[in-house]
Amino acid sequence: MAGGSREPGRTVTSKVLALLGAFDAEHPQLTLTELARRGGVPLSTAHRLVAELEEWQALARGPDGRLRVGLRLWELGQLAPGRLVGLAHPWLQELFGTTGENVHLAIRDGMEVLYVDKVYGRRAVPIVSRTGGRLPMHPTGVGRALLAHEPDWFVSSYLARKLERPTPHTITEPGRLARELATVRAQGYALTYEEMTLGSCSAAAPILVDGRAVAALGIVLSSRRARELPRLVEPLLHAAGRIARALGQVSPPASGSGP
Amino acid sequence: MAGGSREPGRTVTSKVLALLGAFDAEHPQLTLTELARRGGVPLSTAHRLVAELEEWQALARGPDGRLRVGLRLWELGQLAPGRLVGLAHPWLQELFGTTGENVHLAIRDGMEVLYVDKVYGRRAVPIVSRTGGRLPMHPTGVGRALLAHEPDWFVSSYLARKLERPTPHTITEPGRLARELATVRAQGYALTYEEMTLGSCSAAAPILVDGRAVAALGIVLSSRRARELPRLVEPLLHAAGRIARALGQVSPPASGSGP
DNA sequence: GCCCTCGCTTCCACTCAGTGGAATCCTGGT
DNA sequence: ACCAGGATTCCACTGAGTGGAAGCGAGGGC
Repeated sequence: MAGGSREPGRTVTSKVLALLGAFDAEHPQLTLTELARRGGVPLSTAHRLVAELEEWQALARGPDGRLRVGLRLWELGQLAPGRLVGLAHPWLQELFGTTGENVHLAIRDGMEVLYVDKVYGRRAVPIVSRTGGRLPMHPTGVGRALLAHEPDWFVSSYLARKLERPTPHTITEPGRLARELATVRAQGYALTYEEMTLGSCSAAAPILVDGRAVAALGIVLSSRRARELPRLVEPLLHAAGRIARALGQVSPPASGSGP
Repeated sequence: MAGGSREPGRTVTSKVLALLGAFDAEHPQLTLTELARRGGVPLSTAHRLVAELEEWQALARGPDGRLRVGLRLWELGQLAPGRLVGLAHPWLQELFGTTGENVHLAIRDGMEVLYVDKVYGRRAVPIVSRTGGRLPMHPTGVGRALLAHEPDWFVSSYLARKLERPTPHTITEPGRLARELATVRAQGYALTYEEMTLGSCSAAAPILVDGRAVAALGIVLSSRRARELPRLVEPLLHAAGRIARALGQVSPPASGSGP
């Protein structure tokens, strides 16, 4: 920008965004120096920009003086959700009520699943998912359910990449995975056993609107209780169906625009 | 800034933030022109900045081409919550489970309450609160509970202003309100009847950590069923107490840093 | 006590990124 | 065909933004 910029062509906005982007699940709070380094912004520049962001409450300082995402940004984020979460939540709630298990809702974003809502009680098992968190598609129930309903070209390009293998039980062989997806498509739901996290298994169903999987509803429980999974499939499918129906009503179909 | 800026002293960052700030609950989606106008930014400048924000997914376009808050910003916002929501949620869930009523959690921000979490089922009554929404303190249960535990100087300056009056039942006379707050402090919870919305009433309890009300837990129901309110106070207080205890454990006290 | 490290804050002369009014291009309504 | 409203594109001017360097301050080792 103006001034003796060493890296011409870099816009102010890009720096602001780089600073914001420096925060993630593993780094929810940072010192100014860390923030500047992670954002690739010179310290003095970061200092100036951060001051402005802080004033607006886009960023805030924790009790220890470290920087974290501010309230105002959280508030702003709450405006993003489209109809999906609002319509689906009561059904997640109901499913939680009848099963007592961790229930969550996810959408696809790029080649990952993004968890957009979650209902959990006190006996919450290991944190497998987090609202706002991302996980790969193939080892998760919801991811599998979504992937099964993507067009062929998408699935092929998904399988063509090197697939992560978070546990020894994760299926990564393209052939086997493809067969698995066919099963999911045929039976209407996906089951996974310790493919993402040792100690937990899941069932998930796609939410189909006009044949497109706009989201997936999933239920997770401790793998010690894996035998109970099949019992949960019926209520799961029921809830997924009701959400799909609710989304199908009124106005332009769901649209991937927001959670 | 650089160039023929008509309004010297305005930073790029301030413009970016003004654009983001143009979105609110009443205006969750805007055309570029509206956005520019609301943000007080010249159209051509807004056009350029928005393009960059859109690329980063800070903003996104709905199916109709209008702009809305983007996924990335929502995701970022999810990093803001401190320990409060995570620790409290299971208890909201439990309270919802035992009562079946709308339950929500709010903190104070400035002179308003900010709703940071909410659990509701299918028979959700009129939308009194919204996660990420703000309401005045005096006519809401949670607001009343929080206000009652603020220091005197804060309460005085709160009462000194002209108080909104969303319904005919809203108490706005400073004297009466002050007495009401004393009662709340004495009995440990607040009750309101149709003070914020006609047709609904609420009970709320502060979450006290080291004598400071860091948040408030509230329950809302249709005023037709107002007689059931007293029955709900005990479980409400129980849940609030458990949340307070959970927050009291470990490390620096709650801190107002985030929801 | 002294020195060193590491992070934060302030300073300032240079300059190109950012500016915004105006012209142009769409799009949809009549 | 014409018009209105919004979205794009253009471009010459210039002060906002830049970032290296120096100063400050808290903690920790010796």
